[in-house]
Amino acid sequence: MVEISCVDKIHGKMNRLTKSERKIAQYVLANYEKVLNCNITELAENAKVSDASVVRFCKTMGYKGYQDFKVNAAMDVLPKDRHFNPSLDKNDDTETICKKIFSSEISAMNRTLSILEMDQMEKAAEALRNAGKIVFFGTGGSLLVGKDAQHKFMKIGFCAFVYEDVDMQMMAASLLEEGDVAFGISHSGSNCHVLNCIKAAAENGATTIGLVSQGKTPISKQADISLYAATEKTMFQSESVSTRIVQLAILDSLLSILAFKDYEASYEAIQETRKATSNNKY
Amino acid sequence: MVEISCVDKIHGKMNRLTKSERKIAQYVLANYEKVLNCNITELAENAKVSDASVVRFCKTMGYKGYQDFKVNAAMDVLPKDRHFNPSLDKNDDTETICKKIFSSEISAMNRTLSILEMDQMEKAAEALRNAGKIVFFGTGGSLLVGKDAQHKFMKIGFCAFVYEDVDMQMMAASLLEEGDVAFGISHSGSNCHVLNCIKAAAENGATTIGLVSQGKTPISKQADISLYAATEKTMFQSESVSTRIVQLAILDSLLSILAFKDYEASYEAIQETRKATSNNKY
DNA sequence: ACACAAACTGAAAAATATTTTCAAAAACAT
DNA sequence: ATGTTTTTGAAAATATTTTTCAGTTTGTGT
Repeated sequence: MVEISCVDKIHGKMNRLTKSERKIAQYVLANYEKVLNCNITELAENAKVSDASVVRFCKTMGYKGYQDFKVNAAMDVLPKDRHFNPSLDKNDDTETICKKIFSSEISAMNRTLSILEMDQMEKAAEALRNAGKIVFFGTGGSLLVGKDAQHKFMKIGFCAFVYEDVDMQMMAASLLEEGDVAFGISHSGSNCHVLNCIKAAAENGATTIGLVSQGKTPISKQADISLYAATEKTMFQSESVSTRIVQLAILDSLLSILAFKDYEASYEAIQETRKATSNNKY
Repeated sequence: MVEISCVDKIHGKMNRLTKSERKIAQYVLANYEKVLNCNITELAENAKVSDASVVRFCKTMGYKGYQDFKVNAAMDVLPKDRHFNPSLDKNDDTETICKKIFSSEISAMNRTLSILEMDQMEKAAEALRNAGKIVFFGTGGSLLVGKDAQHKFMKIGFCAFVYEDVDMQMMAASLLEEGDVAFGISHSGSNCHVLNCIKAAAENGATTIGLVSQGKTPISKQADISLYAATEKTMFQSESVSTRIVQLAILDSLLSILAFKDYEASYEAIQETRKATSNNKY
């Protein structure tokens, strides 16, 4: 079911409208949110037409009547607010910058969820759950995602590994065996260190999982299981600031799936690991 | 302007509602989209109360009347699936778990944005911009946030430092001077290592910034500038999985503010640092 | 347990809002 | 210019929402 937004409907029919219907259309587009607080008479007055014309307008637009129109118009409001151009502008003030950054990241999260392939998530969870060893591979920002994953996996009792040094990563990959999992993370999907590690792991019979942000990439082609993160271009039209966050969200989800497959054990592990760091508290 | 979503309002007031108001609340939450196509009488019938009670319910929720309620309710609709209870349940399937995790994190992002104090952000940005040295402090998960921040700050040409070892962190803190910035990160706001570092830095005249997730905490009390992240409880009602993501979003925003204060320089720095890692590509 | 007060609720009345009807006005074709 | 079609707004008809008010329930103090 493809829902056409109210604004799009109005624009689409604009040139087939009668004179007074067009007055209404223009007023509505120009005062979108204000209209939501108007009753039919107020809207008619503001648009300088009669109540009857407003009703006709609503029906022309395909709604049952004025109320139906208003409810449907309201449903477009938030996305509209969110659809503002998220690219930063030199003149943006602090608040605007923050809103844009948060919006972009939220948008990236939503789009990631919509493209997330559940069968791949399930396969990944199953592989991780039964894994002998789990090793994360990545460099730069993706290394940090790997470290975060390791941290969280440990919290629920999984022994995961991650190495900073690319040589160490390669060595670790070469020591993996059947039943182990190599988890490669790369925004571009074409980081050669990660790719080599994944390849080495695969040669040794380990299951490989790739987490990338772009479509078909060397890493996603090579990996047994592929997960994709959606991104938003913002800063300088450059590599997204949102990548990290979306990748973390995917790993959080994976983690939760795992935790809930072995609820009791995970619960205990969380309690244990929390106790272990609790004397850090002031 | 803090916009509270209609669903949140209902949840928030749920236990202060009268019996028939609660009936309505429950019906509305359970049949959210359906309600938008109901007039007041239909809703009253479905919820098994009188029309009058529905009006009272709308007013209790802070709306002018039924129409106002419906329009505002409609405004929440498109971010679909945001309305279900985000706590995970043993019987949730993979897709549901993913949706819940993403929703919780998005919700945490939204709430963080709404509580973010812009004057603190500006002060933080100004301090960082003029800083001689910038050092991030944190342990466990927060250390990773610090590392991520360091990584991103370097990308736009800022020299930031972060140390894994708590002794090193303490040493670094003791070497800070006036004009430097100590940036402490701690979910609980009471990590003693971070607190000690912040204190030491302050004693030496450095500006201190605290990024925490809970209200007034030892760290936020000590720090010159405090930033707060909202969180969502999900997994095992335990420490939130969303913390990391929200903290990153705050740092992304801070980074963007900085980048846009010195647009040209940042742009160049990004190009330079990107070139530096580009031969990693396959 | 009982009496009283306060709060809550629904039926019906009152107030509003929406939709339809219909005749006049405008636009259009011939 | 004239007749036809379409569009329009005023007013009537209908539907919806809100308020009022009296009966009922709930809670409190004795």
